[in-house]
Amino acid sequence: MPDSAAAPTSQRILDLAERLVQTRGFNGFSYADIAASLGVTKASLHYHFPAKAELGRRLIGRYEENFVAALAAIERKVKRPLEKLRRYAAIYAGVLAQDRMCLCGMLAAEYATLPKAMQKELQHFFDENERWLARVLEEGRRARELDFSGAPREVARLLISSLEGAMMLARSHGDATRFRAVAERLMGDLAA
Amino acid sequence: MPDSAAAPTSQRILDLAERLVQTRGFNGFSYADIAASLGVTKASLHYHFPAKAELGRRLIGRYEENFVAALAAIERKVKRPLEKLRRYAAIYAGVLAQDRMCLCGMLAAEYATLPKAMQKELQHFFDENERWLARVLEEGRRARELDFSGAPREVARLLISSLEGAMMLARSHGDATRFRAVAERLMGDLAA
DNA sequence: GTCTATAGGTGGATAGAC
DNA sequence: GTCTATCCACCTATAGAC
Repeated sequence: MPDSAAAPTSQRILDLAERLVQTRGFNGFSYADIAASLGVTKASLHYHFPAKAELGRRLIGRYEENFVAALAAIERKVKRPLEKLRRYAAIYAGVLAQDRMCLCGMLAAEYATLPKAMQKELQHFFDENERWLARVLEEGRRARELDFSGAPREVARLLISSLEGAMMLARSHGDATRFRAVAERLMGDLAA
Repeated sequence: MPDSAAAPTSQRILDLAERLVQTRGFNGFSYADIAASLGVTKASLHYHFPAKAELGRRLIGRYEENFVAALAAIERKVKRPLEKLRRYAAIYAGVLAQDRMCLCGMLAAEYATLPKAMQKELQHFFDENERWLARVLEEGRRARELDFSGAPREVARLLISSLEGAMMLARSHGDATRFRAVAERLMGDLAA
């Protein structure tokens, strides 16, 4: 999903806003920033997204759609549970490689300041991630390819927490290798 | 360190600003917020902290001092490495119990928007944490009380990432038990 | 769909009286 | 050390012409 210059304005707005949230946070950019970058006026942005809260809500929705599609692609291409987990971590690594934080991880930090509608969408994103991971974990344990104690849902939460946290710290240290090291250690700990 | 109403103004400012950063982020509060809560004017705040960047720098410095003191207290009270790690995680749990995020974890998310001076102080905080954890891990492995592969410094980074991430997600789900579950799992994975 | 113009508010910050 | 008063830049958002 590159920000093609020929794309409809509403999509160019979303693409740019997405990057801004991922790098600076929802409270770290303004309509003026987007307008200047796209060469349009603020008023024009308000035509497409009347309120910033609405823009934020749509950003989460689109991000989640793309994420779900990526998870489905993993399911199609890969059979082994451990490899599915590696690909899951690779999604995060790909985002970090663009010097971005996970959109929803960033928003989780700003949670208390977000409009209610955005808070709700955020929860949904993480729930979806948890459910997918828990299913893969369960499947892997059954197949004796993965080994862990306790509920799959709890391991799923550990994975999400650790990957999001590692992404955040790798970004602030300007050192993506930190993320990879954490991700590989997590996967290694799960291999049977 | 409760925000005693009788404390000097500069300390009351720091106490309140700290809580605001931990709950709303550095870009999520203003001098006006503090002024209103303390019953003073914005001009008075600027007397104590001429610029917000300076206030932010001092916040990190004080937070780090307190953190270092807490780590020293652990060393005094506890001998077993695994128990030291548990107490380390308990510091995080204590912060979360006040419905706050780790000050520096919050700032790490906002990293790209922070003044350079704050960015530097932030790195120092995490480096200090890493060094302390790495030493405890090394000590524990030598004593055969802890078991892990690879460099202690890398495990230290995993612990910090995971605890910060778990804190962030627990807060946005309004569910502190999520944090405890992650913390206990991390400790369990390290026990020999 | 995009523009000009502007409203109404808040941001951080300063001057100068007390 | 705290106040009043004020500056100016920026914020989100709207009205109305093209």
